[in-house]
Amino acid sequence: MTTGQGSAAEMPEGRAQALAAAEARCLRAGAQLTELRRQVLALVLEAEQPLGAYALLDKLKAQRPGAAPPTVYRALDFLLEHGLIHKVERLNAFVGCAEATHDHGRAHDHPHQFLICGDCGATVEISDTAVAHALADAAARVGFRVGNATVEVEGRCAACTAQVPERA
Amino acid sequence: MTTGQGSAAEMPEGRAQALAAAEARCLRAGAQLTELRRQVLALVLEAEQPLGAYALLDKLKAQRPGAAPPTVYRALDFLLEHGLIHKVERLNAFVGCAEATHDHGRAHDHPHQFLICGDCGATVEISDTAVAHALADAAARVGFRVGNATVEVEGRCAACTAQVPERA
DNA sequence: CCAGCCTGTGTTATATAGTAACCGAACCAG
DNA sequence: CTGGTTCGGTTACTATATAACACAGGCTGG
Repeated sequence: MTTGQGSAAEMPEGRAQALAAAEARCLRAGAQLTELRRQVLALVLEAEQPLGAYALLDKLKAQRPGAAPPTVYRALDFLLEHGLIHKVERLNAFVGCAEATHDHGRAHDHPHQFLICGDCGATVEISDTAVAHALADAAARVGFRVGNATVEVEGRCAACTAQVPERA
Repeated sequence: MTTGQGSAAEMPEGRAQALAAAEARCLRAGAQLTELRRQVLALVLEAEQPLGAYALLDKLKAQRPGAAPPTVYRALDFLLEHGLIHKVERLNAFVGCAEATHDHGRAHDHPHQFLICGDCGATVEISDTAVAHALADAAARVGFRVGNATVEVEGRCAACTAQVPERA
């Protein structure tokens, strides 16, 4: 699943498309997708796996030798705010938002969940509304108003399940 | 909700009960709930809010002056493995498992979700099977076998919603 | 008995993740 | 050209987590 059945954002042409979509989205939002931010977004999109801030920093240094932690974190904050990337809390790492690839209006605040394969590390984003609804219902039952939800599942992806006969 | 309507695990007598239940569970599992581990568990249970590892370390030092980060982390790892506590990824903090309070057999691996109030910081654990099922279904749809799930919702708790008239 | 192993913990050092605070450049508005 | 605002550079620091080695105690098999 590393590249397999994943979301469209993982295809090579998908990256250019995603960058263009990000551009368009920022324009509409009146936000500035500056060179730095575009570089960081490109690095996140290039990676097939979630990337930590310091891994991004290392890569960024190739283009921007003076880069330091705040450089990356500020760009990441911007990209997160604008729904162009997500943070995977369990990995302290960042991935491109699968929805943002398409310029489908709202990419921002869409429900999303991550499936993280414990074997190969592949992380895929899904956007299941049933999960979101179940969660909202459960929260409402105790009077809790839902804001942002983090849903991350560790397990085994289809490819790894197929490869390893053991059904442990 | 800081102390308010929370789960049973927050009641004073609940802590002793939880410790006893933990003891029993470890006995059955053949695991050693040593003095150190019991101390750390007690500290987690005493707190009404999720506590970071270093906050726990500070408290632990009162009883165990030589304590260092590995001291706490090793105990936390044990407690996590045995389902006696959970980690709240969004807060990098730890809370007692609400299910573990009762000696109801499986406390381990039970579905759980956290509702985190952005206003007052109160964090409550719920155990909603509909959410777990929706998640398992969504994962199965892409051939993913679910292991451990992290579900954490930021939002506003009932008490804070009631206090503040603004419906923002 | 005691050698060897395993588990738990102490201890030191270091790795990784994230932020605070201050500065200056570029831009735009009055 | 002053004064705000946004962006990014720079330094220093805080917070979170782990690696690696040392040692003590309880086993177990010989």
